[in-house]
Amino acid sequence: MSVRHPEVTTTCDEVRDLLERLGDRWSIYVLYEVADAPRRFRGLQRAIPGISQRMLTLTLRRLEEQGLITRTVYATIPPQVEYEMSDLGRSLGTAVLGLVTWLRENGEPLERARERFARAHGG
Amino acid sequence: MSVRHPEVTTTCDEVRDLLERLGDRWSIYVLYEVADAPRRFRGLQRAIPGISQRMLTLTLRRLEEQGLITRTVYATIPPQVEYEMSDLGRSLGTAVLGLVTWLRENGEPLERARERFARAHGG
DNA sequence: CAGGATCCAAGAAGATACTG
DNA sequence: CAGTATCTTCTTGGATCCTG
Repeated sequence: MSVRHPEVTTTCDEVRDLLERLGDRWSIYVLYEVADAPRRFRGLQRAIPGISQRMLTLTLRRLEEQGLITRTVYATIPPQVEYEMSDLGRSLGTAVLGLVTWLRENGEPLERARERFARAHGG
Repeated sequence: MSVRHPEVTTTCDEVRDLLERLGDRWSIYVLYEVADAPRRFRGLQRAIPGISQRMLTLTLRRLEEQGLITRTVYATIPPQVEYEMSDLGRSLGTAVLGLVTWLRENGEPLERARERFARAHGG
């Protein structure tokens, strides 16, 4: 996740930091799965095809670190841990909806740009 | 930039694809620099501390591929190439402003979450 | 069940030298 | 000036084994 410079953080840096965190391999999928109801580790792994145990753990920790999800441990046997989206996470979800809207409205020009580029260069 | 599956692309996949592209090391900085006026290669490299020639080239190509910036070559001596933000890029910029707003409004809770996490674990 | 620890492979990024 | 080519380094992520 690279080095950060809290002392000289500009808006650009902050945005990049956020985009970098959300744009990693699995965060969005985990956030999506956790959005509606509390979820457990196994359930998440089954719901997200291809994610490894390690990456699920890492992704959950990072999201928890940012306060986007909460982690609740129940001292039962067998152990039970629930992950749930926090209010902060939900508000971020709303903000991200702006990007979803943009994608819906611009999927077409985006696709044409890619095709044009592919034709122009050795695509 | 990983494998993509055009056939089974869900909304989640598309959003991740976008976040992944914007969340890389340099894209945001380049977009920021190019936002106001046409810029040239050298100028961009001087304006973005730490970026290498190679990464500037790669980042510019990727942004051009997505149609977010345009590239114009003037057949002069010495050669002159101008990079400029496209309408598509500008509209995306507007969408990203939603995230900037979210950051401004939630920078505080975000910071507290990180500190709490650091204290709870071996920070 | 919910992970922690370790090892390894692939891709991203940096450094450097060279060119039309 | 605006790159390309090549080599090396660093970072992510996957596979596997182990534990409370």
